[in-house]
Amino acid sequence: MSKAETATGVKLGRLGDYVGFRLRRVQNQLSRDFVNATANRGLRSGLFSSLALISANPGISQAELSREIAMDKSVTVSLLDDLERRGWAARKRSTQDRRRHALYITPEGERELEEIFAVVSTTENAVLHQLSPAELMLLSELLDRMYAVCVREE
Amino acid sequence: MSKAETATGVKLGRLGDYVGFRLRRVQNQLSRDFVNATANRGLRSGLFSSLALISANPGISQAELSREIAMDKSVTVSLLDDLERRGWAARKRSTQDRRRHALYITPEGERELEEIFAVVSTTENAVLHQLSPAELMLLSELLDRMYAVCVREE
DNA sequence: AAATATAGTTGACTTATTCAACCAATTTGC
DNA sequence: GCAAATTGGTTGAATAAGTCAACTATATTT
Repeated sequence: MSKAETATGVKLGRLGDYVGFRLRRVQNQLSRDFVNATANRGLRSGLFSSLALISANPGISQAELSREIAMDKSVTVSLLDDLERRGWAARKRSTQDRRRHALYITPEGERELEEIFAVVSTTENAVLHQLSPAELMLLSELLDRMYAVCVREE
Repeated sequence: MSKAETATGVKLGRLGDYVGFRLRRVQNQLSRDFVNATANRGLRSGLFSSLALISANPGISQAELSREIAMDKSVTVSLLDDLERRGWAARKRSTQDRRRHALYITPEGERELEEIFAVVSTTENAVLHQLSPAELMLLSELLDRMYAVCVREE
């Protein structure tokens, strides 16, 4: 059994037996770090990952994007409005299927993305340099295996 | 390099290089599972973990609880109002320090907590049985090491 | 005893999340 | 080929979450 007490002397009790709890703790902290590190840019939640996915999948549709990051499609609309306003991404009406918007990142968006990735790397490394490269790979693999089940079950 | 493409054919691109991203994915899914599985009880966010921590730390104060789950103390107030209304927890004015509320779980709360833990176990196991016991322990250990750094840095 | 700090509460404000309704374009089933 | 159903995108309303400053009461510090 792993340590059931925190730095402040508060006991975790049975909560400490759940991986989900540990996962959430770490993730919350990483996410707070991210928000702090990028506060000056005023990035709303989901904006960074949307931009990254558009960059990696030029021409992706809003529906696909929504599915991938599990956002309601209405959120995607306003996120895209935001990205277009900033000049970081653009919607182009698809010629094959005229319902769809094909999404593209702009050069400015690409530059911005580059900078944000650099910031994320820095904050992540602050936590991850605790782990050896082998452990890091293992961690990723375990998380992927867990995620694969989640998705399959839907 | 691990797989950079998802089930739907969407590429993760550089996003796939970040452990934080994988962590978030899995955590989001687990958290959705939890919400679905407990939807009938109408548990607001933070209520379950608060109750569990009160159970593990009888007499804990609201401030300590707030710190432990990184909630604003005003949120803790309304969470406690909720828990008292349900009859799952009670505030008692501390006699040593009359500013503090010492928090206690009630027998009903304990029963409810038991049930919720059972539900959580079920949903978590659906994902975790993918991992061997050894891998599970390793995962917990890695997460704890990551979390330890987060906390130390504050 | 005055100044400072901590515990809890309240209310205002901002941001996220969820949901239903709607239009336009496409696909499916006769 | 046409009606019905589905999908992609948009809008707006409703609810929930998260953040913050102000305030009371009690403790602690000096």
